[in-house]
Amino acid sequence: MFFLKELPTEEMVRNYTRNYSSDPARISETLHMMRRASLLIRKLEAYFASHNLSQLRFLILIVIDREPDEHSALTPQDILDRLDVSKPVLSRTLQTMERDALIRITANKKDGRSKSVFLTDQGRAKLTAVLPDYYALLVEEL
Amino acid sequence: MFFLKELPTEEMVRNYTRNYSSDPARISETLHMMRRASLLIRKLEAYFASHNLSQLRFLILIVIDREPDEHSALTPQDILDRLDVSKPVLSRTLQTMERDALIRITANKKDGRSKSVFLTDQGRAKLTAVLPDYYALLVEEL
DNA sequence: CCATTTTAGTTATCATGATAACTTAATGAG
DNA sequence: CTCATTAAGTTATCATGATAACTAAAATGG
Repeated sequence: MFFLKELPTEEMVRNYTRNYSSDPARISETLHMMRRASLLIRKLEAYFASHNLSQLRFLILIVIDREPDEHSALTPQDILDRLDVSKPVLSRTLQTMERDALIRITANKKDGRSKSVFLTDQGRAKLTAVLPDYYALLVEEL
Repeated sequence: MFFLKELPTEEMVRNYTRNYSSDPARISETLHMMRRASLLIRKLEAYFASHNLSQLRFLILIVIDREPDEHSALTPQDILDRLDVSKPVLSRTLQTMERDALIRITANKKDGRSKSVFLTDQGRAKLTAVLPDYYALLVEEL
């Protein structure tokens, strides 16, 4: 995360970078973007935590729910293809989400190495419950 | 972190939010910003890790170095005032940074509860070594 | 001035990210 | 076919974020 409260002024960036011929205005803009994003991500994480979710849990619910067929499943590998997260993190997160009854995991008929991940009714309900305020937080910010 | 690879289209956001009368364009823009920031933060973390640093370690070096007086010190509380990070995380990070000889920590003469945190020459050198490519990463991105 | 409250920092514990090394199943080259 | 390689998940371990509960010193106020 990026949690510097007082970002350097463009002047300071110019000083720091004098010898490297870069673009202070662009650097400043990027620093502001990162600070804004970090604070928002923290707000969202707090919001998700209050619903026994996390960013990642939420995104997993989203990508499964997004599938065209009703009650369709994704494999963990499918989920990895859609989310930029490491395999072990996904593995662990799926285990705790199953424990919390947000998803159901079954063996995959076609491939003995793989699994199928389904949303439970609770998982779907959680997503519905959480979305309005999620979008509200995204808008309220700026 | 926010690591959804395919962000929802504005159309999809509109669908999700139909009943909550929010602003799909704004939501889309914020989602893109968050994804961009997350990827950049991850890149920066990898870069810092390759120098035995982290975002937080780097920012601690920065805020001490930024002080007007040469070789001046900040208290941990001063650092907390400048960074949005929790006290225990700072405490632990300062301990490992001292172990790695990036900073020196002494008792505070004026206040028995407090400490003084100084950059070591190594700490200052590390900062100098790391800054050019740090700014390069900020610019290269977009 | 002494007792209470506030402030500074630490410790313990947990969540969530990563990489490395592992198991097991599928694939594919000979 | 069979052996080597590739692919899918898991386990172990570590880093970095958080909160709660703690110790000790300073400030306050009666």
